[in-house]
Amino acid sequence: MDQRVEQPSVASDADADTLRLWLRLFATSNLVAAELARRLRAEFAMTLPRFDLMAQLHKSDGPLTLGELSRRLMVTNGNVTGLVERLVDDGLVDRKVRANDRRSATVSLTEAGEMLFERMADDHRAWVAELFGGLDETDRAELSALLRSARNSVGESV
Amino acid sequence: MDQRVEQPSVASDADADTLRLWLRLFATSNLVAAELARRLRAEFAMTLPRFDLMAQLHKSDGPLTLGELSRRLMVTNGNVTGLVERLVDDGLVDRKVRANDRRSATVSLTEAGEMLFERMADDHRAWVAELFGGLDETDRAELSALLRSARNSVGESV
DNA sequence: GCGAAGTATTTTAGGCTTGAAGTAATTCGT
DNA sequence: ACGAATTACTTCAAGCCTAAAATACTTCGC
Repeated sequence: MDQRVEQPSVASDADADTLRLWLRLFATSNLVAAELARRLRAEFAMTLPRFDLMAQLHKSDGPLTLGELSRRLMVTNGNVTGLVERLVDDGLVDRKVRANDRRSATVSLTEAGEMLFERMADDHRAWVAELFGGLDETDRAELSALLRSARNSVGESV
Repeated sequence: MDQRVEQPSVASDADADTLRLWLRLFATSNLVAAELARRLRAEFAMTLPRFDLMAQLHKSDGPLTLGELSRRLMVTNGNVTGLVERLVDDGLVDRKVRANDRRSATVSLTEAGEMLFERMADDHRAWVAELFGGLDETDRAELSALLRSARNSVGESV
């Protein structure tokens, strides 16, 4: 009863399993991101991309250029232009043309931005802990290690 | 040497680890999705959302309504309206108002859509296998199981 | 039968994202 | 010093996505 003779595709069972793994990874990531985005929006009228940008500014030593933000967030330059524009409109970040290179601009959190970020980050951290609360510390450590392997694997192909 | 007295935040070390886990999950998912999107675009002039919609039609028994597609893809109705519109323009799916309920419409792959989807799906499966190729079968099975736990955990809070 | 409630979908306004083309300032080679 | 190449950023067109309001049709209660 060898079914392979009736299924002469090049796709192996292992490939199909890997595809299911990817679909599960994608769905889980999207589910968590959607829930975090929903709460940020409801509690702080904030979006995830803008929160991520503020997080980069918060953890950096000093101001960052738009280009550096673009690299750290792994998005295009044009994308950063728009995000910063909206954050400036909200008074959460400050944008300054650099004195020694007038092509370039640096961005930093305003005082209001810093205060808001700290409140948001506290809640955000707690939300993540809540959402992953069903995994014990061993599970979380294993998952983290496997994701590191996955990222390294992807990195070799990209 | 109890550092906790100098770090009186409510955030525990475990919460910080969980946050790092989430950031890693998110980054890995985005990295894979971006690479698959890049290849779909380069090889087939196709986007990931449209590919996903076609995959739902391919694996369903018969035609699906827009509402059913919306549920299965976990996106809003309005989103599906636009995706289907563009796929109809490309001649890849067919859209028919239902006879017995004229509010509703069903969607199915055209012959051209079916043929294109099968070619794309073969490559897509191979790409996923390539990207996760650095993980052996044991790693992949463990990762899959942990992601199932994670999704269940999230499901309890959402 | 008919009005109210419910259902399926579309429309709208706004935000995110990309790739490609464009602008402005700096640096490099000679 | 000065034209060419490079760098930093912006603009544009197109697509994806959402929440909320609107439209069109069906069903339910009486």
